Amino acid sequence: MNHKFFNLPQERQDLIRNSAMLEFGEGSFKKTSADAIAKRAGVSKALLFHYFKDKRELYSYLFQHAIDACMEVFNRQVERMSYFGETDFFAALEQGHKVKMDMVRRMPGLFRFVMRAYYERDSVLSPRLRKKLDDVLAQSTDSFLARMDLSKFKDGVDPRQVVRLLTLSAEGMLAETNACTAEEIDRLFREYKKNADMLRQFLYKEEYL
Amino acid sequence: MNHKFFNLPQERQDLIRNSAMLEFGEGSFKKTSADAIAKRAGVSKALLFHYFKDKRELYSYLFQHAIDACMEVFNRQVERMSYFGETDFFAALEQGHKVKMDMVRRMPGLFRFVMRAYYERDSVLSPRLRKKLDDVLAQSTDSFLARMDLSKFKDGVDPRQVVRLLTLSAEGMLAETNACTAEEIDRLFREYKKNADMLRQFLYKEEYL
DNA sequence: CCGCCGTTGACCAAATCGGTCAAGACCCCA
DNA sequence: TGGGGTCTTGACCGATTTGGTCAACGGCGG
Repeated sequence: MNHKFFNLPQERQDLIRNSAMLEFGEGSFKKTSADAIAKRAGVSKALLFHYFKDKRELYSYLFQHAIDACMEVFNRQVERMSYFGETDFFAALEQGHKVKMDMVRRMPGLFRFVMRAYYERDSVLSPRLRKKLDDVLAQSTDSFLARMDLSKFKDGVDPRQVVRLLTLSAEGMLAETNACTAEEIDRLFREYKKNADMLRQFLYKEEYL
Repeated sequence: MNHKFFNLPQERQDLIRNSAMLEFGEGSFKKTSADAIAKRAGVSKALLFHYFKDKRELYSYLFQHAIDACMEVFNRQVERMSYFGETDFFAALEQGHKVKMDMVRRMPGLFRFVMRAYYERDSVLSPRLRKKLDDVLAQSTDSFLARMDLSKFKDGVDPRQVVRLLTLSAEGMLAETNACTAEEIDRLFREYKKNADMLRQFLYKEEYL
């Protein structure tokens, strides 16, 4: 790819990346046209092919960038949690989810794009990139749980399952919305918090409420 | 549409409908080609246009049929629950979810197709059909809750929220899988049941465990 | 032998595809 | 004023795909 792309003002890079991710997120690699991406971004198709030699190259770059962005946000979050010494499961989870929503706000197409890219049938992604994502996902839950004080849960509760349930519900919410306006995201976050609060109320021992 | 379509053997109708729904479920109306549908079904494109005058007509018919299928399954389920007099929230919900999974098995593309169709930006669907789906969804939860014995829940539990949380998790599971093999569906169902069991264990009063 | 019915491959004009290219618009430095 | 460099574009290319048509095929009951 043409490295002059990084000389563009940050907002313009974001504009192009977000448009591309949103467009790629709506359909398969083949069905997504460079024209549509350019139109959504409000630039000419020629400009895209000026910075990226291929549709493929643009695609790989986006995936790479998406994972890096996730990783960076994730690491920053871990750092912050270590700094404040937060050990409460639900408090930390809420913090994490808030960060995730901020990411959705800044890069509305990211998650759908990553998911679609991961399950793309034509192998347009190198196995190396695929593995990179696998590693990120596998580590995150484990390292999260390791830092939490799980003794607050009633006997018989599987904290990993709680994480999974809340994550699933978040994915479900994300799946059933299409517009990613600020209010929409706030609504999602409120619903998520309501669910988390319910679980907290009934899964924590009484002395921790 | 050409009504001779209904003279076809049921399996052939299913084959065509399922192929079309799967294909339409993968992308927008515009991006989905009649050719791809025909190829997936293993029939000629000419045959499709023999039974349906348009891509649009095929689309509308599919949506209509999908809603009707949901309604019929739903009504049958209500009937059966009335017959057996089931009033336990989680038992009924599990039954309902099992039925839903059976439907996924028989019509793998249905839910994704309906969701995509509902949020399709180009208004290819008549508002009448849209409204029909809204009515189905609104009624189902209400009439379900009305029949259940909600006194088994601990004080402070909102049963509607429990339904919503479990529905969301199911949607999330459905969103993160792409293959709809029998084993895959079983796996989904097992995970759903595990979550439901957890909620039951901690949201029901002790005397009902 | 006919006529009917489900089915098809070949075909069409039109649109869309990924990608190229020469040139415009704007800047700073001389 | 005149370059030279950078960002950006409209017009254009051949190739592919699009939705949709049509004449004809095979099989089957009468």
